[in-house]
Amino acid sequence: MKKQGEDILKNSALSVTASRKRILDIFLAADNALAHQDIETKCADQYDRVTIYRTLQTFLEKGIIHNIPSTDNMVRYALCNEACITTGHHHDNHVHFRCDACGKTVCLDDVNIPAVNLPRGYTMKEINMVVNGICKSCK
Amino acid sequence: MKKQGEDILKNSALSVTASRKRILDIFLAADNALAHQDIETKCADQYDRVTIYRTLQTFLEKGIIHNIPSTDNMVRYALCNEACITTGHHHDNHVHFRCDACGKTVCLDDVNIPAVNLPRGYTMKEINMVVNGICKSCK
DNA sequence: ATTAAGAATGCAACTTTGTTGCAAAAGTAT
DNA sequence: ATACTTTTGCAACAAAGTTGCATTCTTAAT
Repeated sequence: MKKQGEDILKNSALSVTASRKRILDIFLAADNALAHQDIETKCADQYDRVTIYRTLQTFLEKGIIHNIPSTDNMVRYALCNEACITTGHHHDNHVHFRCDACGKTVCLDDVNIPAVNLPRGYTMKEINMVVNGICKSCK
Repeated sequence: MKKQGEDILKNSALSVTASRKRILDIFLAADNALAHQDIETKCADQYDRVTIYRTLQTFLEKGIIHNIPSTDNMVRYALCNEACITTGHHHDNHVHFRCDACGKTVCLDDVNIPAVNLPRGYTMKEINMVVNGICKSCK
Protein backbone atom coordinates (compact mmCIF):
# COMPACT_ATOMS: atom_id res chain seq x y z
CA MET A 1 0.00 0.00 0.00
CA LYS A 2 1.10 3.51 -0.70
CA LYS A 3 0.57 4.93 2.77
CA GLN A 4 2.99 2.67 4.58
CA GLY A 5 5.69 5.31 5.00
CA GLU A 6 3.22 7.87 6.19
CA ASP A 7 1.84 5.46 8.77
CA ILE A 8 5.28 4.78 10.14
CA LEU A 9 5.87 8.48 10.59
CA LYS A 10 2.54 9.00 12.34
CA ASN A 11 3.13 6.06 14.64
CA SER A 12 6.40 7.64 15.65
CA ALA A 13 4.79 11.02 16.27
CA LEU A 14 6.79 12.65 13.50
CA SER A 15 5.39 15.22 11.17
CA VAL A 16 4.87 13.96 7.68
CA THR A 17 7.15 15.72 5.25
CA ALA A 18 8.10 15.02 1.68
CA SER A 19 11.73 14.22 2.43
CA ARG A 20 10.90 11.84 5.25
CA LYS A 21 8.40 10.01 3.11
CA ARG A 22 10.87 9.78 0.28
CA ILE A 23 13.66 8.44 2.47
CA LEU A 24 11.34 5.92 4.04
CA ASP A 25 10.25 4.81 0.59
CA ILE A 26 13.87 4.27 -0.35
CA PHE A 27 14.30 2.03 2.67
CA LEU A 28 11.06 0.19 2.00
CA ALA A 29 12.14 -0.49 -1.56
CA ALA A 30 15.66 -1.56 -0.65
CA ASP A 31 16.58 -5.17 -0.12
CA ASN A 32 19.72 -4.27 1.78
CA ALA A 33 21.05 -1.82 4.31
CA LEU A 34 21.88 1.67 3.07
CA ALA A 35 24.64 4.07 3.94
CA HIS A 36 24.08 7.80 4.05
CA GLN A 37 25.84 7.97 0.72
CA ASP A 38 23.44 5.54 -0.92
CA ILE A 39 20.52 7.68 0.08
CA GLU A 40 22.22 10.83 -1.02
CA THR A 41 22.86 9.32 -4.43
CA LYS A 42 19.18 8.56 -4.77
CA CYS A 43 17.84 11.92 -3.76
CA ALA A 44 20.48 14.59 -3.36
CA ASP A 45 18.93 16.41 -6.27
CA GLN A 46 15.66 16.68 -4.39
CA TYR A 47 16.77 17.14 -0.82
CA ASP A 48 19.69 18.74 0.87
CA ARG A 49 22.52 16.68 2.23
CA VAL A 50 21.93 18.15 5.65
CA THR A 51 18.30 17.12 5.60
CA ILE A 52 19.31 13.55 4.92
CA TYR A 53 21.71 13.58 7.87
CA ARG A 54 19.04 14.95 10.14
CA THR A 55 16.36 12.62 8.87
CA LEU A 56 18.51 9.54 9.45
CA GLN A 57 19.32 10.82 12.92
CA THR A 58 15.64 11.29 13.69
CA PHE A 59 14.70 7.87 12.37
CA LEU A 60 17.41 6.33 14.51
CA GLU A 61 16.19 8.07 17.63
CA LYS A 62 12.61 7.06 16.99
CA GLY A 63 13.63 3.48 16.36
CA ILE A 64 12.43 3.44 12.78
CA ILE A 65 15.82 2.34 11.55
CA HIS A 66 18.80 0.75 13.24
CA ASN A 67 22.43 1.07 12.31
CA ILE A 68 24.88 -1.62 11.43
CA PRO A 69 28.51 -1.28 12.46
CA SER A 70 31.24 -1.63 9.91
CA THR A 71 34.98 -1.48 9.59
CA ASP A 72 34.90 0.72 6.52
CA ASN A 73 33.65 3.95 8.03
CA MET A 74 30.33 3.49 6.30
CA VAL A 75 27.66 2.98 8.90
CA ARG A 76 24.65 1.47 7.22
CA TYR A 77 21.01 1.72 8.16
CA ALA A 78 18.09 -0.64 7.79
CA LEU A 79 14.42 -0.51 8.69
CA CYS A 80 13.56 -2.00 12.00
CA ASN A 81 10.93 -4.68 12.07
CA GLU A 82 7.39 -4.01 13.14
CA ALA A 83 8.03 -4.72 16.81
CA CYS A 84 10.78 -2.11 17.06
CA ILE A 85 8.73 0.55 15.38
CA THR A 86 5.59 0.02 17.38
CA THR A 87 7.23 -0.27 20.76
CA GLY A 88 9.90 2.31 20.13
CA HIS A 89 12.43 -0.04 21.70
CA HIS A 90 15.05 -1.90 19.78
CA HIS A 91 14.94 -5.64 19.65
CA ASP A 92 17.65 -6.02 17.08
CA ASN A 93 19.01 -9.32 18.06
CA HIS A 94 19.41 -10.57 14.54
CA VAL A 95 22.66 -11.14 12.71
CA HIS A 96 23.82 -8.91 9.87
CA PHE A 97 25.58 -10.21 6.82
CA ARG A 98 27.91 -8.38 4.50
CA CYS A 99 28.67 -9.98 1.16
CA ASP A 100 32.24 -9.57 -0.01
CA ALA A 101 31.16 -10.08 -3.61
CA CYS A 102 28.19 -7.77 -4.13
CA GLY A 103 28.95 -5.57 -1.16
CA LYS A 104 25.40 -5.67 0.11
CA THR A 105 24.66 -5.74 3.80
CA VAL A 106 21.47 -7.46 4.83
CA CYS A 107 19.57 -8.31 7.99
CA LEU A 108 19.28 -12.04 8.60
CA ASP A 109 16.03 -11.63 10.47
CA ASP A 110 15.73 -15.32 11.16
CA VAL A 111 19.17 -15.72 12.64
CA ASN A 112 19.29 -14.72 16.28
CA ILE A 113 22.49 -13.68 17.94
CA PRO A 114 23.53 -16.49 20.28
CA ALA A 115 24.07 -15.78 23.94
CA VAL A 116 27.53 -14.86 25.22
CA ASN A 117 28.89 -15.02 28.72
CA LEU A 118 30.71 -11.86 29.61
CA PRO A 119 33.41 -11.83 32.29
CA ARG A 120 32.41 -10.86 35.82
CA GLY A 121 31.60 -7.20 36.21
CA TYR A 122 30.48 -6.54 32.65
CA THR A 123 26.88 -5.67 31.92
CA MET A 124 25.45 -6.11 28.47
CA LYS A 125 23.09 -3.54 27.04
CA GLU A 126 23.32 -4.15 23.33
CA ILE A 127 24.90 -6.68 21.08
CA ASN A 128 25.91 -6.57 17.45
CA MET A 129 27.03 -9.30 15.16
CA VAL A 130 28.20 -8.87 11.61
CA VAL A 131 29.26 -11.76 9.43
CA ASN A 132 31.26 -11.34 6.24
CA GLY A 133 31.30 -13.81 3.43
CA ILE A 134 29.41 -14.70 0.27
CA CYS A 135 25.67 -14.36 0.13
CA LYS A 136 23.27 -16.75 -1.48
CA SER A 137 22.84 -14.59 -4.58
CA CYS A 138 26.55 -14.46 -5.29
CA LYS A 139 27.36 -18.03 -4.51
CA MET B 1 61.44 -4.99 27.32
CA LYS B 2 62.16 -2.01 25.15
CA LYS B 3 62.64 -3.85 21.87
CA GLN B 4 59.17 -5.36 21.69
CA GLY B 5 57.89 -3.00 19.04
CA GLU B 6 60.99 -3.41 16.94
CA ASP B 7 60.67 -7.17 17.09
CA ILE B 8 57.11 -7.04 15.90
CA LEU B 9 58.15 -4.95 12.92
CA LYS B 10 60.99 -7.29 12.02
CA ASN B 11 58.77 -10.34 12.33
CA SER B 12 56.41 -8.75 9.87
CA ALA B 13 59.21 -7.90 7.44
CA LEU B 14 58.67 -4.19 7.85
CA SER B 15 61.44 -1.68 7.99
CA VAL B 16 61.95 -0.20 11.40
CA THR B 17 61.16 3.48 11.42
CA ALA B 18 60.65 5.97 14.18
CA SER B 19 56.97 6.54 13.47
CA ARG B 20 56.14 2.85 13.32
CA LYS B 21 57.92 2.21 16.58
CA ARG B 22 56.13 5.12 18.20
CA ILE B 23 52.70 4.01 17.04
CA LEU B 24 53.36 0.47 18.15
CA ASP B 25 54.43 1.77 21.53
CA ILE B 26 51.18 3.65 21.82
CA PHE B 27 49.26 0.45 21.15
CA LEU B 28 51.43 -1.54 23.54
CA ALA B 29 50.82 1.02 26.26
CA ALA B 30 47.08 1.28 25.64
CA ASP B 31 44.58 -0.81 27.57
CA ASN B 32 41.90 -0.28 24.98
CA ALA B 33 41.34 -0.03 21.25
CA LEU B 34 42.37 3.20 19.57
CA ALA B 35 40.85 5.17 16.75
CA HIS B 36 42.96 7.00 14.23
CA GLN B 37 42.06 10.17 16.06
CA ASP B 38 43.39 8.88 19.37
CA ILE B 39 46.73 8.17 17.80
CA GLU B 40 46.81 11.49 16.04
CA THR B 41 46.19 13.26 19.32
CA LYS B 42 49.14 11.48 20.84
CA CYS B 43 51.65 12.13 18.11
CA ALA B 44 50.43 14.52 15.43
CA ASP B 45 53.11 16.93 16.54
CA GLN B 46 55.78 14.38 15.74
CA TYR B 47 54.39 12.63 12.70
CA ASP B 48 52.25 13.64 9.82
CA ARG B 49 48.60 12.70 9.69
CA VAL B 50 49.16 10.92 6.42
CA THR B 51 51.92 8.81 7.93
CA ILE B 52 49.56 7.67 10.64
CA TYR B 53 46.94 6.66 8.08
CA ARG B 54 49.49 4.73 6.09
CA THR B 55 51.04 3.11 9.13
CA LEU B 56 47.70 1.85 10.40
CA GLN B 57 46.93 0.53 6.94
CA THR B 58 50.25 -1.30 6.83
CA PHE B 59 49.80 -2.76 10.29
CA LEU B 60 46.35 -3.99 9.29
CA GLU B 61 47.65 -5.68 6.17
CA LYS B 62 50.47 -7.33 8.06
CA GLY B 63 48.09 -8.52 10.75
CA ILE B 64 49.76 -6.56 13.52
CA ILE B 65 46.51 -4.90 14.43
CA HIS B 66 42.88 -5.68 13.73
CA ASN B 67 40.00 -3.32 13.42
CA ILE B 68 36.81 -3.21 15.38
CA PRO B 69 33.59 -2.12 13.71
CA SER B 70 31.51 0.61 15.22
CA THR B 71 28.33 2.50 14.63
CA ASP B 72 29.91 5.88 15.21
CA ASN B 73 32.14 6.13 12.18
CA MET B 74 35.18 5.64 14.35
CA VAL B 75 36.84 2.41 13.42
CA ARG B 76 39.12 1.39 16.24
CA TYR B 77 42.26 -0.69 16.16
CA ALA B 78 43.84 -3.03 18.64
CA LEU B 79 46.96 -5.16 18.68
CA CYS B 80 46.48 -8.70 17.57
CA ASN B 81 47.60 -11.41 19.89
CA GLU B 82 50.83 -13.31 19.42
CA ALA B 83 49.28 -15.98 17.22
CA CYS B 84 48.00 -13.47 14.69
CA ILE B 85 51.27 -11.66 14.44
CA THR B 86 53.44 -14.71 14.05
CA THR B 87 51.26 -16.53 11.55
CA GLY B 88 50.18 -13.45 9.69
CA HIS B 89 46.65 -14.80 9.65
CA HIS B 90 43.86 -13.42 11.73
CA HIS B 91 42.29 -15.52 14.40
CA ASP B 92 40.20 -12.77 15.87
CA ASN B 93 37.35 -14.75 17.13
CA HIS B 94 37.08 -12.89 20.39
CA VAL B 95 34.30 -10.55 21.42
CA HIS B 96 34.78 -6.80 21.66
CA PHE B 97 33.22 -4.69 24.35
CA ARG B 98 32.40 -1.02 24.26
CA CYS B 99 31.64 0.68 27.57
CA ASP B 100 28.89 3.28 27.40
CA ALA B 101 30.28 5.00 30.47
CA CYS B 102 34.00 5.42 29.83
CA GLY B 103 33.74 4.98 26.08
CA LYS B 104 36.59 2.51 25.97
CA THR B 105 36.54 -0.40 23.59
CA VAL B 106 38.40 -3.50 24.67
CA CYS B 107 39.13 -6.98 23.42
CA LEU B 108 37.63 -9.72 25.59
CA ASP B 109 40.33 -12.16 24.64
CA ASP B 110 38.85 -14.93 26.73
CA VAL B 111 35.37 -14.69 25.28
CA ASN B 112 35.02 -16.55 22.02
CA ILE B 113 32.37 -15.69 19.51
CA PRO B 114 29.79 -18.47 19.59
CA ALA B 115 28.93 -20.36 16.43
CA VAL B 116 26.03 -19.21 14.27
CA ASN B 117 24.10 -21.10 11.68
CA LEU B 118 23.67 -19.09 8.53
CA PRO B 119 20.79 -19.74 6.17
CA ARG B 120 21.42 -22.05 3.21
CA GLY B 121 23.63 -20.51 0.56
CA TYR B 122 25.58 -18.19 2.80
CA THR B 123 29.28 -18.76 3.37
CA MET B 124 31.03 -17.27 6.36
CA LYS B 125 34.50 -15.82 6.02
CA GLU B 126 34.74 -13.51 8.99
CA ILE B 127 32.70 -12.75 12.04
CA ASN B 128 32.54 -9.77 14.32
CA MET B 129 30.81 -9.27 17.59
CA VAL B 130 30.62 -6.07 19.56
CA VAL B 131 28.83 -5.80 22.86
CA ASN B 132 27.84 -2.49 24.42
CA GLY B 133 27.24 -1.95 28.09
CA ILE B 134 29.08 -1.12 31.27
CA CYS B 135 32.57 -2.43 31.86
CA LYS B 136 33.93 -3.76 35.09
CA SER B 137 35.81 -0.55 35.86
CA CYS B 138 32.73 1.63 35.56
CA LYS B 139 30.31 -0.67 37.29
C1' DA C 1 -10.86 27.13 5.79
C1' DT C 2 -7.59 30.26 8.23
C1' DT C 3 -4.16 31.14 11.08
C1' DA C 4 -0.77 31.03 14.75
C1' DA C 5 2.88 28.21 16.85
C1' DG C 6 6.16 24.95 16.33
C1' DA C 7 8.97 21.88 13.53
C1' DA C 8 11.63 20.83 9.48
C1' DT C 9 14.27 22.35 5.56
C1' DG C 10 17.81 24.69 2.71
C1' DC C 11 21.67 27.38 2.50
C1' DA C 12 26.13 28.97 3.65
C1' DA C 13 30.09 28.52 5.98
C1' DC C 14 32.97 25.68 8.29
C1' DT C 15 35.53 21.62 10.54
C1' DT C 16 37.06 17.13 10.27
C1' DT C 17 38.40 13.09 7.90
C1' DG C 18 40.52 10.66 4.34
C1' DT C 19 43.26 10.43 -0.32
C1' DT C 20 46.95 11.15 -3.88
C1' DG C 21 51.35 12.49 -6.21
C1' DC C 22 55.77 13.66 -5.69
C1' DA C 23 60.22 15.14 -3.87
C1' DA C 24 63.13 14.57 0.16
C1' DA C 25 64.73 11.66 3.79
C1' DA C 26 65.58 7.44 6.05
C1' DG C 27 66.25 2.42 6.17
C1' DT C 28 68.27 -1.90 4.21
C1' DA C 29 71.49 -4.89 2.19
C1' DT C 30 75.81 -5.35 -0.05
C1' DA D 1 80.18 3.71 2.40
C1' DT D 2 77.15 3.27 -1.30
C1' DA D 3 73.32 2.18 -4.20
C1' DC D 4 68.66 0.77 -4.01
C1' DT D 5 64.25 0.67 -1.97
C1' DT D 6 60.93 2.13 1.20
C1' DT D 7 58.89 5.53 4.00
C1' DT D 8 57.82 10.15 5.16
C1' DG D 9 56.16 14.98 4.83
C1' DC D 10 54.12 18.35 2.22
C1' DA D 11 50.67 20.31 -0.55
C1' DA D 12 46.62 20.14 -2.62
C1' DC D 13 42.29 17.98 -2.83
C1' DA D 14 37.97 15.46 -2.13
C1' DA D 15 34.61 13.78 0.79
C1' DA D 16 32.06 13.60 5.03
C1' DG D 17 29.85 15.68 8.77
C1' DT D 18 28.29 19.90 11.68
C1' DT D 19 26.08 24.38 13.01
C1' DG D 20 23.30 28.70 12.93
C1' DC D 21 19.84 31.05 10.96
C1' DA D 22 16.24 32.60 7.86
C1' DT D 23 12.50 30.58 5.23
C1' DT D 24 9.08 27.21 4.43
C1' DC D 25 6.07 23.59 5.64
C1' DT D 26 3.00 20.91 9.23
C1' DT D 27 -0.02 20.69 12.58
C1' DA D 28 -3.64 21.67 15.51
C1' DA D 29 -6.89 24.89 17.16
C1' DT D 30 -10.12 28.11 16.10
